[in-house]
Amino acid sequence: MDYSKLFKVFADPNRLEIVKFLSKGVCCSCQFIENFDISQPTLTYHLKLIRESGLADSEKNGTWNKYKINYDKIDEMIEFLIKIKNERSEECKC
Amino acid sequence: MDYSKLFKVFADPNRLEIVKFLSKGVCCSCQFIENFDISQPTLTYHLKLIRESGLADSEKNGTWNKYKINYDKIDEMIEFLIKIKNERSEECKC
DNA sequence: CATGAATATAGATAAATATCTATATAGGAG
DNA sequence: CTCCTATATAGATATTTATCTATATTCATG
Repeated sequence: MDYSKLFKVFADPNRLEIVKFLSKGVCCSCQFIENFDISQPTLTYHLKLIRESGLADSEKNGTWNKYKINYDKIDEMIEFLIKIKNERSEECKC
Repeated sequence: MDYSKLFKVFADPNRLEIVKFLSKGVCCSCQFIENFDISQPTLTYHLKLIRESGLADSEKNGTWNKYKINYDKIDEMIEFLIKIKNERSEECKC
């Protein structure tokens, strides 16, 4: 599996903040627009990217979208990083 | 602190593999060149980026460079992700 | 069904990124 | 000091990314 796509979500400052907000229970666009200096289409773009990475799911509720972080994906990232640590080997193989 | 820069290191498939190799004890360029389909300058570019992010340090040993992952940075990333999990709130604040 | 609000899409664009080839630099061995 | 090897830099370029404005779609409600 290509983890780079998952990490890419966190590689943009705005997107990283969006994820943080999502986690704190912010789930509709209006609040993002209030807090960020980005336009609505840009927000939609980032939210789409986050959704497509699998890091969040969305659920339509009338005209509104409710976003929910998929915490399993965060766990996958943590496990990936721990795996790197576990494979640690100090000796140079050259 | 802007974690996006740290996560950006893992946002490129080649770089992510380079980090994995580094952790397994590979520390010189020759081995990367063998295993990846990238040129030497491209490798240098990625290694520089990894260094500048703080995720690895390098030490010159004659003509050779020895790279070493800075595991504290990996821990910082793990802690950041755990913090996101801890701030989890299911209720929508709209 | 007309209107308004929320979200999505299209199209354009500037900036960033990853990559290459060619060349330079640095340092060890003869 | 010259040559070779490992790295680094310069310069070019194609691709990707983040962003915008303008427009379309969707859906609840009067």
